[in-house]
Amino acid sequence: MVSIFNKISVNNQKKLLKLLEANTIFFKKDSAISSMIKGNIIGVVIEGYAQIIRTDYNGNRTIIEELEEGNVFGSFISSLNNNEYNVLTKEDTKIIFFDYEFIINFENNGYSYYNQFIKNLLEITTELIDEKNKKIEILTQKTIRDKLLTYFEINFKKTGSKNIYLTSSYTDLADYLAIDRSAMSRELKNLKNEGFITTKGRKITLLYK
Amino acid sequence: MVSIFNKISVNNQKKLLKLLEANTIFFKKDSAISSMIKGNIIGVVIEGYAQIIRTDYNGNRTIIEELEEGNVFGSFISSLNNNEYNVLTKEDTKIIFFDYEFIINFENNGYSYYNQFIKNLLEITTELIDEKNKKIEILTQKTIRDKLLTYFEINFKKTGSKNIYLTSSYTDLADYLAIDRSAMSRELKNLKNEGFITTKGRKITLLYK
DNA sequence: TCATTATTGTTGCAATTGCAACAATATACA
DNA sequence: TGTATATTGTTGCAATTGCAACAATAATGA
Repeated sequence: MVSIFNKISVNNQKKLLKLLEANTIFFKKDSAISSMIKGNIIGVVIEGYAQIIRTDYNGNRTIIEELEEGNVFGSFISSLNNNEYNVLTKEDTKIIFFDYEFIINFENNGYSYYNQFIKNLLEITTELIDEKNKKIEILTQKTIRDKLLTYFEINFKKTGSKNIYLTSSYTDLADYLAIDRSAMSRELKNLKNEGFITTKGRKITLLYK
Repeated sequence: MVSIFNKISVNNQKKLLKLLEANTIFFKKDSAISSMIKGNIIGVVIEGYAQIIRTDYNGNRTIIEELEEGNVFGSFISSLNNNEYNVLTKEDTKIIFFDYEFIINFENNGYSYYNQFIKNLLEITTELIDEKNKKIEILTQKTIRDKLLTYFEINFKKTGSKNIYLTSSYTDLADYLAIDRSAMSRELKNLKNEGFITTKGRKITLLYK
């Protein structure tokens, strides 16, 4: 995965952050960083792990995105009425914040590392689109079984392994796939009974690969 | 919406296309342009209208993305097994193709319009992420009613109008929302009966706004 | 214009799902 | 270590949905 600092020397990284008036902030585990999101910002996760979570008017919790090291998120989180978006850290997390407008409207006077930074951002956002497409691939499946199998397929393609280690709980997986937890549990049982998978704690093994 | 040629003079636009070895291709209405998608490409719709369509092993058709003027698509279309992706033109359509790797790895020797182009692409991909998020917002709704209402909400926010004019048919809308057409039809009827909306042909009017 | 094709509306029914409620485990932390 | 908390497993049941089949209407093109 491309880093925002790809092909930029450590020295220039520092200059860049100053030039673009970036803010580096540390968050403790289990803190909400939504308060930081004012205007059009871009956050880059340097260390740690966080989740973008939507809670709708029914109280339904959906994990919109998982943020690992190197991931980028931003105020491209469209917030509709009746919905609340939160970014929650699940570990101690270090994030660099940029002002999107500032970055885009910055008049470059020959800082090659600025151009490289923009290029890196382009690569990262392109990857993010790929992630979003995969998520859409899952969500457009009609049945829970097909959602699970698509999720497995994507994981298998990504890691090349028959084993899937959940980043977090089954509860979270259900929230990520936007399905009812107990219904997912039921379907996982069916998949086990039919010999498609086995599970051991938070490890799922695909038997049909 | 930002164009790939934003802040680039017509003269430099031509130079840019040559520099990046871009191909401009015209497609007739109702043609499949998938054949063009080899390797890691980026396509920019200059004129016309097209749809990215997935057909799964059940024969289910899903409209993944609608491509209007200025929109960008690419091989960030993750293709899993058992699924077929196609880009189909619904009108005569003009598309410029770029080689993504070529663009990214291009060593710039002082062409300022190249930097501007990369910046424009960044803005466009950022917007695309927003679109994807909105689609995910819809798809993560549990009921057909909530999917429709979320779709309405997004449209309303975008246009500021109570009237929604479908770009294409109700059949396509169902395929876009990834729901069964007849079930959607049933739910639209319910929404009408309960006074939430009225419809007249392909115009939907929101009465609760 | 007329005939063919595509879209839309409708409905019964079976399958799937969400929901609720609770038991069984596992995990966290005082 | 023990207790409170979180996660997982399970199930009945009602609600929602997809599917199929067909009629009605609209759009298309020869």
